[in-house]
Amino acid sequence: MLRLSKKTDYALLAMRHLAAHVDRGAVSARELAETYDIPAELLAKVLQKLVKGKLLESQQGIRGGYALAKPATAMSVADVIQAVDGPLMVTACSEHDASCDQYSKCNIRDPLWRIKDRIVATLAATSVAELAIEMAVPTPPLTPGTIPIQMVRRT
Amino acid sequence: MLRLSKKTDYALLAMRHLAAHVDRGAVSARELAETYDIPAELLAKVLQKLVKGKLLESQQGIRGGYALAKPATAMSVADVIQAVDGPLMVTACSEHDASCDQYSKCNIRDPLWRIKDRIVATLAATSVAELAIEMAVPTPPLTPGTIPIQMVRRT
DNA sequence: GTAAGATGGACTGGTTCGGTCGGATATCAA
DNA sequence: TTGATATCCGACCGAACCAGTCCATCTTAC
Repeated sequence: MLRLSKKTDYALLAMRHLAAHVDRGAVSARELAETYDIPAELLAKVLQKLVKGKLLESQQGIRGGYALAKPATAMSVADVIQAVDGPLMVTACSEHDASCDQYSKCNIRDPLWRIKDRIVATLAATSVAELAIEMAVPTPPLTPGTIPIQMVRRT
Repeated sequence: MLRLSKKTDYALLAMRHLAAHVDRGAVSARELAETYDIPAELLAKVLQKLVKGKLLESQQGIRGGYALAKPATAMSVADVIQAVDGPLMVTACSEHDASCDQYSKCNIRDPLWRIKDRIVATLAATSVAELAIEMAVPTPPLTPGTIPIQMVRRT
């Protein structure tokens, strides 16, 4: 539980990639999809949501693609999640919404909201730039048969 | 997104109730279900999981019911979530599991795991006892527009 | 004008989740 | 001993959600 969706995974993957390659102008959805083995149409949808969320800028046309709308340091993981999956909430019932059946009897709302705030703060504390700083990019032409050290690290 | 399941809600509700009424011995699943308007059979399943997770102790028979297995201060929200919904993970791929297709190309594992650890720490920092201490009244009389200090930061 | 790209809606297959049902077992009281 | 009240446990179902696909349109560079 408490898992974030695959779409969010893809979004973070793409955001990190774009942050690590700011120099290379716009990158097409197809190129991103091929790089990370993600269904192209699905990634396209995710990228569109990121555009709507003002995290990416898109360029249509034959040389088009996506690029960061802001410096990577100015965008947090929380921003990405919210752009893709909507406002992140821990409890089913939102802030001051009494539509929940058990509202009047619920005795754990306040502490739970506080926990949510802290989780959001945690996610907001990590910027997209921080995702990009470590471990070299997977794309650079690898010598066939060799595996970069930092990929094996895994344990 | 990042919402915790309804079962977890029920579990926390029940845990808080039992923590607030430690004096009253065992409480039956039916009584809890009626108190909070929860489907009885469903709550029963949740309570059974809490028993398996060593958070509750059950007493069968005509005067049976459930009671805390440990002091409320010794059980965290994280414990409850894990007992009900299994190990909580943020990413789809678990710790040292290379089964993920994109494993070799994934560039966000490490930072994401770090975020997960912080979230878990947050959930582990709140004990069941803390859920029980506050608010007798379900709707605290807040002055509109103001935000209580302890909602912003509470340690 | 055409190809490459973004955009957006509709649809589908699978999985998960909330919820239900039925039955077995355990305990106590009359 | 028997019956009532519990927990326990597995199987089942429908609805919601999600990943993924398909298609149709619009935009732009060449």
